[in-house]
Amino acid sequence: MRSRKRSDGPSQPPGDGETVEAEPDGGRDWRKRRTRRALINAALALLEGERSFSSLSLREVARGARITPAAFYRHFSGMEELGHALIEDSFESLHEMMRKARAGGLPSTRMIRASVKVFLDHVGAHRAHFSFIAKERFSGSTVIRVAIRKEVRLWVGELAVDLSRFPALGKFSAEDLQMLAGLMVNVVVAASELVLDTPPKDKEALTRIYRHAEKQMRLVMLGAGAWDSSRSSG
Amino acid sequence: MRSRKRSDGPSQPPGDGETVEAEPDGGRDWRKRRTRRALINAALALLEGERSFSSLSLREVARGARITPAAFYRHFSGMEELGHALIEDSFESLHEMMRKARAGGLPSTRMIRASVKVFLDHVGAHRAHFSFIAKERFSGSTVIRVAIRKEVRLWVGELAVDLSRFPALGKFSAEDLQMLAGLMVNVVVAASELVLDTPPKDKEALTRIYRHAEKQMRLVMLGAGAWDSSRSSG
DNA sequence: AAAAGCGGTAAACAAGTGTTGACTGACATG
DNA sequence: CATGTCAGTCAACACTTGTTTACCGCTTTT
Repeated sequence: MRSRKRSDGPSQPPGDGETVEAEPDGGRDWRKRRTRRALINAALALLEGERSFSSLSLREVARGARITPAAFYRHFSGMEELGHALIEDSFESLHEMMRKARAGGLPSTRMIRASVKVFLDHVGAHRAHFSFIAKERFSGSTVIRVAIRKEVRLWVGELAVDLSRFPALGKFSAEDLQMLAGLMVNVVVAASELVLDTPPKDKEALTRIYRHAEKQMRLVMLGAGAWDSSRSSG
Repeated sequence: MRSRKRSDGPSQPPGDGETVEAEPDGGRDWRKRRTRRALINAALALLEGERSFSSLSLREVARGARITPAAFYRHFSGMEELGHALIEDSFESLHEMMRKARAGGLPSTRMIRASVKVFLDHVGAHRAHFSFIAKERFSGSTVIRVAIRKEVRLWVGELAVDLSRFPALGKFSAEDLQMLAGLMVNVVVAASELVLDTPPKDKEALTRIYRHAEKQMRLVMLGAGAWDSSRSSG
């Protein structure tokens, strides 16, 4: 049915539904991908405010992309399919973030704490995508929720692998490594959600959130240093 | 038609058979409170599934309460006011639980960990309420989000006060106590959200979540034991 | 017993919704 | 050049939505 297109990278500023950057060859399929992206951006723009995806109407999104509602169906069978495209688009941003965080080399106390800043900066720079994820994490349809959950679990798993190469964590069992990674991800996710609920220009509140999260991360690592998996009998 | 308990009351105080207020006298204001509650319950029932509050329609809720849409306005000025009533109702059960958790006496390592179970049990027993809170925490309108945030912050503050009476935490500054309390609340909130996304009969998955959260809480307390606020330059 | 208060119904309103069908015109292919 | 493909418009369909108006009947009060 729908062959995978060229990986249309997520655009950054979905301010208006029709700004798209790609190599313009003016062709027909190029034009189609162009308005497809306009639809995604229009949805993200609407979602950046208070609206939730389930409250978005098909006509509204089409309007934001300067398209008639009937033309919407040339790209998606309905809103649900648009939702999937939004997930794909947003997770591309999430994966980029994960790649960025792991690029620092072997894990170390300093690097882990630095990652907090990298994550939160990335979230702040891609508000629309992460705002969508944060909202739909618990509020969306089941398929969307499980997709998001899968990605978070994957993220935790990768972090656990990274942590296993951290010599100071020798006393951790495999399960406890997952537990630790989950705790760390929790800290970052919670801080991300605070960042999303803070106006970007309120630098003071943002640095307060950053410092808060970094402290929490440090405390968690302190606890990890004192942990002994052999004592973890339920 | 999903009826909650036999009693329409949101939460009956642990008092014994002594009924002090709201005895069914069939009077007019009693009848009014009765349908008001029917509206709240109808909304909660709709919210218990995949729906989000913002996607709920006034007529839909009225229909669920077997009421004409016009009669809805006899109780609430609109959906937003219903939202506030839902928050009030939901946090009433939360406060009830917090009272229960603090009644155990002075905080101790054992009690803190036991509180995890108490809390998660409570969440599981009041799915509709906490499902609403979890969904609207990031997805709702600003006023609702702010209201929820205020309650959570209040909760963190109370926990920080309790922790300050914990002799082992002498090295914590006031700010760091908030940080620690925030971290602990994060652990419980994250676990709660997992509980809400798990079918109640899947006991195995639930106990896994419980154990996970308890471990995380223990690790946090381990970290707190090694914390030194004087080192928190930042 | 009469009057007032008030929770409820029924009907109507404009406005917005998802979806369909017929049509159009620029592009791609023969 | 001719032709078919197809992203797009336009109009109409049968809804559902929030809100207002008038009215009814039971409680409460006078």
